Amino acid sequence: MPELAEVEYFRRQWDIGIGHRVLKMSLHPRKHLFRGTDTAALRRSLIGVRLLRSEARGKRMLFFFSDDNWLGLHLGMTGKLRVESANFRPAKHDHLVLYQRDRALVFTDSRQFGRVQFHHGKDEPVWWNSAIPEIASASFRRAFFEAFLNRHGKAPIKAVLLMQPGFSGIGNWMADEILWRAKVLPSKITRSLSPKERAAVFRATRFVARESLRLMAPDLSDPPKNWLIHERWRSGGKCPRDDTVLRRARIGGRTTAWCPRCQR
DNA sequence: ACCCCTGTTCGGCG
DNA sequence: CCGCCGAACAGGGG
Repeated sequence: MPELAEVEYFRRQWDIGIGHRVLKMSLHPRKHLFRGTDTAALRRSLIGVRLLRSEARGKRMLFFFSDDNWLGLHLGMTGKLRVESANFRPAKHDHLVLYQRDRALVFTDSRQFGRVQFHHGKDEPVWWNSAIPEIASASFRRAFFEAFLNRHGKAPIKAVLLMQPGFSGIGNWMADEILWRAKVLPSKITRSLSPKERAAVFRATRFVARESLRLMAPDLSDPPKNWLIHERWRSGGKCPRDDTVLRRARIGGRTTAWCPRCQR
């Protein structure tokens, strides 16, 4: 599931555990999810400390605990965060469970393309630190956008929208939504977009990011009825603007849907 | 059985 | 060295 707004939704699920200590923990160190992570240190350090706050940047999340402990989570393709009761027993794909007195904070990820990272220290972890602007914030500026497009001029615009260092939090359906709103063909080589098309992509990027956050992050509710997402997987799905049957192809390594009439 | 998948990383190639 | 592309990762679902 997880793109920008869904990540924000899942991050908030653990808010109820803020201010409370972790009493015990369940995890399976050999799982792909923990690749490159010192799970022994994670276990040793997190038990007994308090969850203090969390933050999301694009598709990444950081949970900050007392005594300088930092937990980074990425949901990959199938990750989810939720809360269960304190006597919860983990099922097959509940790979990380933090038990507090009154609840269990659960990270589930069947496919394990997600990731768990851990850091202990005064300063925030290097893997968290970044100058990448959040798209829904004022720091996502036109100059940054233009420079990023220039740097990736040879790739199709769809592939560029999926690059997290430039479009933090954008995933496959949001990229299609953006290009549909901007009326730009996903396979168009970025260098060949006109200034007007670039401006339209910039505006649509901010619009889709802000609107999906506003509407979906509180409760994972559906995007507005007239968005492309509702049509993109249905065979025979139609353009919400002009009813043209959508086309589909693999672009930027991902299945892409677009309207052949309004996107050129 | 076979093909699909809202993500990231890495090796090969130009 | 840079940047683009396809494959691989692991598992469930149609």
